[in-house]
Amino acid sequence: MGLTPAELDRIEDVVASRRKIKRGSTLFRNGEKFTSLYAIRTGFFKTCVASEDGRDQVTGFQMAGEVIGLDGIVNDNHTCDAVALEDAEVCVMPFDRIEELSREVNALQRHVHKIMSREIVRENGVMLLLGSMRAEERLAAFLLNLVQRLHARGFSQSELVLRMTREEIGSYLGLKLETVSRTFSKFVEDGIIEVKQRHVRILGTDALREIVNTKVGT
Amino acid sequence: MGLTPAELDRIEDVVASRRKIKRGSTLFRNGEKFTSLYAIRTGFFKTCVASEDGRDQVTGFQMAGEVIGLDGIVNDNHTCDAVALEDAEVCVMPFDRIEELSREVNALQRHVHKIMSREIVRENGVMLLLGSMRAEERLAAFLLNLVQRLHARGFSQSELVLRMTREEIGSYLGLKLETVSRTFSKFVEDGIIEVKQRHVRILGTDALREIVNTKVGT
DNA sequence: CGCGTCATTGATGTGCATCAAGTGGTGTGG
DNA sequence: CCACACCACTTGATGCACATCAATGACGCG
Repeated sequence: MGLTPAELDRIEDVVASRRKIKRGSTLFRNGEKFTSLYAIRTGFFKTCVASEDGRDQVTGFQMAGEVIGLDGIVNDNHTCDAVALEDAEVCVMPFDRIEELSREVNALQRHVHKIMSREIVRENGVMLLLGSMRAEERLAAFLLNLVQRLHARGFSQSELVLRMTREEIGSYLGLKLETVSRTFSKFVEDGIIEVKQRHVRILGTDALREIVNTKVGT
Repeated sequence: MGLTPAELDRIEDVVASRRKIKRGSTLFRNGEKFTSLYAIRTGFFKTCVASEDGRDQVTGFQMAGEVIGLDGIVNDNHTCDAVALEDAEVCVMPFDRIEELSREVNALQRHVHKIMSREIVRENGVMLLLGSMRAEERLAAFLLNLVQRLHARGFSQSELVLRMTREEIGSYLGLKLETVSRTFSKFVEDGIIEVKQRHVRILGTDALREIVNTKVGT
């Protein structure tokens, strides 16, 4: 995500090892000691937080090129779970090594700062979504975001395969799975998308954008 | 906020100047060039993001000792507004100076990383709140969080003055101002708090905690 | 082939939004 | 110093978006 080849070379120096994670298992868990950030090479993750009473919330979906584990820095402990939604491989980047190297390599330092800032801005966007959007807007925004990120990785602008369940989408969007399902159906009726299982084809990108940007109420 | 005196000394070196902000005016705005982070010396801020169609969302409230502006790093532009809710003073910390100094001073580097990570974790918590909590839980969590931060600054554990309107609280919590008001009234009826205008006295901290941690539905 | 998981769809319920009216505190200008 | 206007807030009545409950259908895997 925004890595030039030159930067990638730099990053290589902070990679201690690689690690494979099977679909369904966790890369790290809430409460575990924080040691490293992880750059996703292949595969797809979700991160989720939980409250005491068992409620949980998907806080993000991450794909190749993205970095996870930033939550662990502040208290040297992870505060969320990272679960592989498909078989995955990550680069393990010990954080003390990152700090060490980024003192020497300005580009790396800058890169680390930008990654963290990007995550903050992303979460701001999610807060806007959760705090003020209606179900259709949330799902439209979600689909547009996913397809845009996939497109940046060389995939289609209009077709995607969801790696997560309706329930996980719902958790991320602050909706119940039934509402997610119904909203998909609504979009299909309206001819905006085609859905076959987890395969989604976007027919009306503009229509989706309009849904996101059109406030209904006050 | 977690600053030891020694660390504060360090931080002094990155402060270029001070700036006063009148109540109601902005420290920075969405779209403005990013140059500096700001450490709040006195006063109280809100940060908010807006979508094209004019909806906006308060993404946080910040008080003395906290740092704002992190959103600007990733694209060299601020992506939210920071508005003073009371007359305030901040330390201006040019970001290139921060980067420069944090290459030399490990403690500063670490400190910057922790501040950013803390913000990410905080936002994770807000996402959990917005995505899965009910009105009473949201407000209870909000009050507990505020009073805890104030207590850490030497204020009362049980009394606080809200610097923001009901509408701003509502925006932050994903509720309408009427709902915020009603929920306050409910807490008063239940003898959990006393409210006189923006003065709030917490009578039942435990009761509030229970509200937050008690899931009702499924 | 049968079972478990995930998804769809319908019927009903409810928490919060919306709409609306009124109160109280504050500041301002006559 | 008071009258008025304005704003933040409270409270009530009603409506609606989404949750909940429930039944059924479609894959995919051992």
